[in-house]
Amino acid sequence: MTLDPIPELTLRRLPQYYRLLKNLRAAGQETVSASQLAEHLDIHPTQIRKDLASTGSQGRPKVGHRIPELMGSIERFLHWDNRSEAFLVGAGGMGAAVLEAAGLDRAGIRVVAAFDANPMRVGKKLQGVPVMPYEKFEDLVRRMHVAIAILAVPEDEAQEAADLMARSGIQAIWNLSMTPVTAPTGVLVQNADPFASLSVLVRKLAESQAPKA
Amino acid sequence: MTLDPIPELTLRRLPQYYRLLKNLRAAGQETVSASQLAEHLDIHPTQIRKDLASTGSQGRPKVGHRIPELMGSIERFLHWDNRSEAFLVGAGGMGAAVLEAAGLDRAGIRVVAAFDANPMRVGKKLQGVPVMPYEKFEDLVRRMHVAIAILAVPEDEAQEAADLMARSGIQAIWNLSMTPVTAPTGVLVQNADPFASLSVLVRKLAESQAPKA
DNA sequence: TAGATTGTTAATCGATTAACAATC
DNA sequence: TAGATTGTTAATCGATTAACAATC
Repeated sequence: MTLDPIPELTLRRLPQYYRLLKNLRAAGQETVSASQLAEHLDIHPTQIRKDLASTGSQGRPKVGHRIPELMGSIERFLHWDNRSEAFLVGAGGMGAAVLEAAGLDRAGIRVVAAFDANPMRVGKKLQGVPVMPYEKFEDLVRRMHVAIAILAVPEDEAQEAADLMARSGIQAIWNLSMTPVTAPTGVLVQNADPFASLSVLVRKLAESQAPKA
Repeated sequence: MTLDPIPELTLRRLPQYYRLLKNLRAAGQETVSASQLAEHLDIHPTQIRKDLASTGSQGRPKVGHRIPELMGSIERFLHWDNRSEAFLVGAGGMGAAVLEAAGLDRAGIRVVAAFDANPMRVGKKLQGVPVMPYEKFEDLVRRMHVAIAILAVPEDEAQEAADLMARSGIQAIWNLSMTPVTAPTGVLVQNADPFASLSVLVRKLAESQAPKA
């Protein structure tokens, strides 16, 4: 089975649908139409039909999609049902925030160990996850065949941490730090890059405040 | 003066150029060509020329752009020279991480106060910024004419915090929490939405691991 | 049946890339 | 001058939206 590459924008919209579906289900709703989703999310209904079609979910004319089945399709399509183990690098505030969030669990990611350069943090637990020293990282990656690492260190240590990850055999880096990092070919990197969205915001604010011609 | 709306993708690429320019400048380089930037960033040179042109920077044939001037153009274009004040809501780990990062200062954002629902945190300082109770938020927004708020609370409190911001007259919300929030028309919201990038990563990893046909 | 909603094919739109004349 | 690099116009590509036949 080969997986077709899917537009990244579709991959980013699907979790939005999922979150909304969860709310609708909680509100007791059983089915939903593309137009209904469209209204809530301000996305074109045809766009939503295409996105949903790519997950393999099938709706019924006049009824729409059954919410639980649709959620299942999205989970499978995004491989949220994969249940993979991950390491967290950086046991500070950012690391704690991501462990607290529901998204990790939903995406099927289980963080089994955290690592930190600061000896004060080593030996403690963060949200129930043991914190270990950097020295143990590579060995554990190889012994446990962990493919995913979450990068949550301060920005001046980010690239260094990414290098350690790549060197240790990590296959995919999710970079939550405030600055993008790079890794050698073969290692997937996804930079959350929060400051990119700040640039957009600052510019949009200026546009909205500029006196109109 | 009216500002043309600029493609969001351009706005997201410009900070990348800026970071690279900073490194090149630190390495003693004085000018740079679009092709050079392109090589480092794996972006098409013509794309870079267009992006740079939209900032108003002018390069010279055979030479390229002078790095300091180019950096200045990007700063002005992104309104990083605006020097605006902002409030931080959520004085936990996420809030601390963003205050530590260089990006805020670079974007001209100065966080003058933080707010937290937890009385344990109120009265302390976070990276030199005083932490106050939620009750003071609205009054201070109006008195100080603060337009930008940074949302850095745990995900289950995010929407509530966004509502408070909108109600208090905040014009632009930069949402760093792990879940997107919404706000009434007229209030700009930019969700960093880190989990969107996780979805992309998990899917790409699955694609790369799937046996080829 | 009538009509709402689906999924798909075609048209449009916007962003990226190619081609090229201008110029330092 | 020759050639590298610019900025811009035209071509391509991909994503979004419109149109519509199928169907519950």
